[in-house]
Amino acid sequence: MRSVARAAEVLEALSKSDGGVSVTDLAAACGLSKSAAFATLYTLRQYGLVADDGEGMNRRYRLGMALARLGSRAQDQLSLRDVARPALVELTRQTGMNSRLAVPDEGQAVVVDQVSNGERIQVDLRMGTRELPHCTGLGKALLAEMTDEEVTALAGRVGLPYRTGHTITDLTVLLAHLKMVRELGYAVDDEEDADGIFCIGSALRDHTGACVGAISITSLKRDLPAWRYQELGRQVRATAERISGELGA
Amino acid sequence: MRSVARAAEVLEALSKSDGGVSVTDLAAACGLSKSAAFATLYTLRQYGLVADDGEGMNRRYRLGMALARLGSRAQDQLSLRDVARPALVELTRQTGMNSRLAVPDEGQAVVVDQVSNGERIQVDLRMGTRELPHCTGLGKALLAEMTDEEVTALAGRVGLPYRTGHTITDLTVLLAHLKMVRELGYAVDDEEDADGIFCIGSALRDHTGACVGAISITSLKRDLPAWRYQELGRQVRATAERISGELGA
DNA sequence: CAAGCTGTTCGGTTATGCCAAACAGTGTTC
DNA sequence: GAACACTGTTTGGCATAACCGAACAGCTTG
Repeated sequence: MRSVARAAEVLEALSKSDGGVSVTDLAAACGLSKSAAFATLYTLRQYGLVADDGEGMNRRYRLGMALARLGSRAQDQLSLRDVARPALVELTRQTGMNSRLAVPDEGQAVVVDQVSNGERIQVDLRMGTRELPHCTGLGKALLAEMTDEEVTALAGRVGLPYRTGHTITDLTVLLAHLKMVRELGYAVDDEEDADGIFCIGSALRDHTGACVGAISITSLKRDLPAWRYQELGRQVRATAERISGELGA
Repeated sequence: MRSVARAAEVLEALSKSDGGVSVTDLAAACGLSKSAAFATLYTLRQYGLVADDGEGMNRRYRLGMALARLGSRAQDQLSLRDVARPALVELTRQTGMNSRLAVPDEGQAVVVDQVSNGERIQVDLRMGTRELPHCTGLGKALLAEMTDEEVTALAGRVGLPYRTGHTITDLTVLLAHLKMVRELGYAVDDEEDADGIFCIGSALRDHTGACVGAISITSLKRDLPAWRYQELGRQVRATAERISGELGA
């Protein structure tokens, strides 16, 4: 469905630019002819998906009111929690560990959902908890989605506070660690935030690749063989990828 | 651009339904074949504009994450205030009166922008002011966009408080008055809210016809011939229609 | 005043999106 | 348990509709 695809690209292009785009620029940005770009904009305008400033000449196009409306409906329909929950339940069933869902907020990870494994002894699982970026599975999964510059800036603002003997408190070490997280697709927190607790997190992305959250499994530390850790990591990553897929990839 | 138009209709249809729609239902709702509906959904899904629950059978489609993102960008780009402001400035220039912009909030009109005419003696123009629905130009313009049932329900909740000798305090009279407002396309408040002040308001609509706000001109009451009032009303209505057009019609 | 921009319109050709019907699964029913 | 009814998905062929290039109309620039 070529023209629909191009229309979607037009919307993407419009969203990237501030304060409107001309037909000519848009055609260039999307790699299609002026007339095609014009026709696409014309149709989208009829449905309120794009708007223009009405100027006769040098008319500039923006995203339309209908998108704001559809967007708010989309958020209602597709709250991250609803999408992720079945996958979290499944992940807890597979691993026997507590699963959690978090969204990024100013560098920290805010826990917005959790599925308990039902064990008597529990780690703190209260909703709304804010996890530190540099020493938790969720936090590191989110950090790994940022560039080194962004991580450095964030560390400059909030520091890398000491939590346990395993906490990474050196920026250079952290950056190297995040590089590995990116390669593996999951982040391991081995008693870095609290003694006796370990955790594996992986990031959630929407179809553009932008990070929208992270999931993790958490449990009291047990002595497991190395290959078992890797298997758990792969499971978390696979679940994260599945959720990401359902977010529209 | 037929397929783009249909894609827009698909999105509209998806937004209307809660909790997802099947391909078959969607095809019926939009009046196109199953295969066309499927192809459209498939393309939109690639761009994250729609999402599905991943079930093999009885798969249900919803609005996607990308729409939420685009929608928030749209709100940034197209805040009502920015669109309306130039028109308000022009309206004040044309009429010599104070222009105001309001959005509906629980039946009341909340003033979100104003352009003063620079006169020494001024009516209250503070931003964020809440105007009563039944006795102000802004309020009545918004009321006229509601059905009689909705107006009746609202009046039942908040009543029709007395303000001046001209205030409409009877529901039947108000409904008849609103009928006239709908025909004219603008609402006149002739000293109904405060003695010595009159006001003309008109509603703003987006491309679907849904009411998103209202504009008005306000001034100290002067003795003007009847035809002059009508001319002012037409000017306000025309300005409102122009703004509505720029909102994506 | 013409040259260089805009946004918009117009034909002609091609490919693309449409429909209808067939296919492949799942749940239901007798 | 097998035929059925119902999903979502795939395919083929035809006609339309969407692309491009070029020409047009306004406006600012040199």
